[in-house]
Amino acid sequence: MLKDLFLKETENAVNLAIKNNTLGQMTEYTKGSLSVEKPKNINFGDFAINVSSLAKSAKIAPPQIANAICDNLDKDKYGVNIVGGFINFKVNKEILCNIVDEIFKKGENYGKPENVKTEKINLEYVSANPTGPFHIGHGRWAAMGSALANVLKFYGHDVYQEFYINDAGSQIQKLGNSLLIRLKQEKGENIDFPEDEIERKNYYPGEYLIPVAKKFLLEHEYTEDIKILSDFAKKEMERLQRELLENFRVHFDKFYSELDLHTSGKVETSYKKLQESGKLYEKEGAIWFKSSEYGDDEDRVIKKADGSNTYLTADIAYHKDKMDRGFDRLINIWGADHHGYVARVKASLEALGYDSTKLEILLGQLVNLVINGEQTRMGKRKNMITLDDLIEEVGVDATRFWMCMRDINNTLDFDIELAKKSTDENPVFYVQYAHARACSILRNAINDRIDAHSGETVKAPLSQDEFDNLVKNFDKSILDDEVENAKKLILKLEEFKSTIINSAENRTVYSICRYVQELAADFHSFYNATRVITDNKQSTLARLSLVYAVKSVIALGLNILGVSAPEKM
RNA sequence: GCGUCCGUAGCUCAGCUGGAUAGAGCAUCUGCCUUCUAAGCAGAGGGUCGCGCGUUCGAAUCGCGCCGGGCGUACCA
Repeated sequence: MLKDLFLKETENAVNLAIKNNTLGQMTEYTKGSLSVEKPKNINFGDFAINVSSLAKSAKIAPPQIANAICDNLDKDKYGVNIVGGFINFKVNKEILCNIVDEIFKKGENYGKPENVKTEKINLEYVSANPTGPFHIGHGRWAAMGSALANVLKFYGHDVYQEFYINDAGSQIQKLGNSLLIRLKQEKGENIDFPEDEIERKNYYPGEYLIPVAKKFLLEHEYTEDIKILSDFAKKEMERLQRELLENFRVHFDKFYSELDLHTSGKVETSYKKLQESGKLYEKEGAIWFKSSEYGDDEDRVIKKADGSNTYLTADIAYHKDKMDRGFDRLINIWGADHHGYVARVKASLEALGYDSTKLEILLGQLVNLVINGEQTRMGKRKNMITLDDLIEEVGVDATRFWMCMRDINNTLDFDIELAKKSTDENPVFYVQYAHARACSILRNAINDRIDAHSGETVKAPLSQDEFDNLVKNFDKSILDDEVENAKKLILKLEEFKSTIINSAENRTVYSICRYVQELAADFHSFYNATRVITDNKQSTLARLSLVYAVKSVIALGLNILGVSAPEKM
């Protein structure tokens, strides 16, 4: 990366200065005390390093430090100038040409970091109950999770995506009970869900089970056997969920069934292991886990007084199983409403002898739907908007982009009206438009076209062969006279590399959304200032190569986000 | 009460491990289509970085305490 280049050069210069005794009382440079940033004022340079942080150990004023360091730098090569405690660098033509060259040479691998430590990662997200349709919040985890998986893979990690199905426990019973009511209604019986709020909690009164009831009656004899009914409803819900996920471009390597965890005996095994660890005890008829010994606020029940397991019991077995499968790291995306579970799951892993720091839990804040400028709470109301509804309304691209756009720590306002708009108010379209615009220019380069205003046929400046040759045998020397004019744009293309690294290392998908918006902005700006296809063939070729590079990098970014990069709009 | 996330321009948000006059998009105002997509561009105005104290040469950024909001606080999942 460009930043690293300047950092390394400066660090070498610092070490030399120390050796020459020109850095005051400084006797040793500790790596990491200098960092590269962007100058506030573009006239200073393209990159800057602030040396004020060395003032403490050197015991001399920052400008003096900067001067001493600069004595050991190739000032001409790097366009070095000093302002106060800042050493500013200017990139030269050669560097700029190399950036574009790298994009051509590496193609789809441009931006893939080298020499980074990669891990075998299990990424678990969505993990909804198979008891109903996804809500908007699931959409956020689905979009962010799959985009995170993409960026982690691009970084070089080995990522295994997993969806934990909560298909055991009392909610499945509830599902069966609810289907029975719908069945009876289908048969004309005058029956409904209880009005009483507490009793109503034993049912899923949403209308989504009506079509399930119809389907059941088409395929099966009427029955009141709750086991059969809940099984049927569960399978149907799972089928619909998976269909939606595929449609939403979310692909899991495994759907892990909680039920399997029970039938395979894994829940029992992990329970016994916990017991052996001596961290279980009985109180008031229930079995408790001493999670408070590992930083949890209080101990947790693991087996209820009636002998049944709690949700946690299976979850412990699940996480133990993930550990046993040999992953270097487990990443979970959970809704913020589950944050209370973090401490207890980590506690259980510690008690079972695992390193709980391998488990990273990303807590996502919830989504507010904004309709006509008004926030609506997502609740289990009758007229609740499901993820299906949302995607149908605004489309997969816009939904995915909006869901990824904000830091996971922030609540997300999803403005339906805005996301639907095909105008500059909508960042998704802004970025896609930049891509389409670039594609359009590339098309015009090799196709004769009819001028919209004069109506005359304009001959294509390049043949297909010439264009193919430009891409396949890219020669960076054609850029020599063009790169200064496109400096901002080219430096932005270079930033893709650090964006990927930051995004993957900090698990921040939104930084890719931001990057792609910034790149689009710089491209639109370039487009307006610089005519690409002109009578000058040399400059046309050079500028086309820039357009091609931009198109490629926007596509790379959008691809990671799971958003399409249209060639025409 | 306790835990946790958040509080930066009218609105939605960036601001990386503290550093040069606090940034972007939308909205508002002013310009730009005889030329490759104006779904675009150029420019302008707009901020006590919730409040206070502390650490520091230096704080939107770190610590503590308030204030305001979201979420959680089950032998539910």
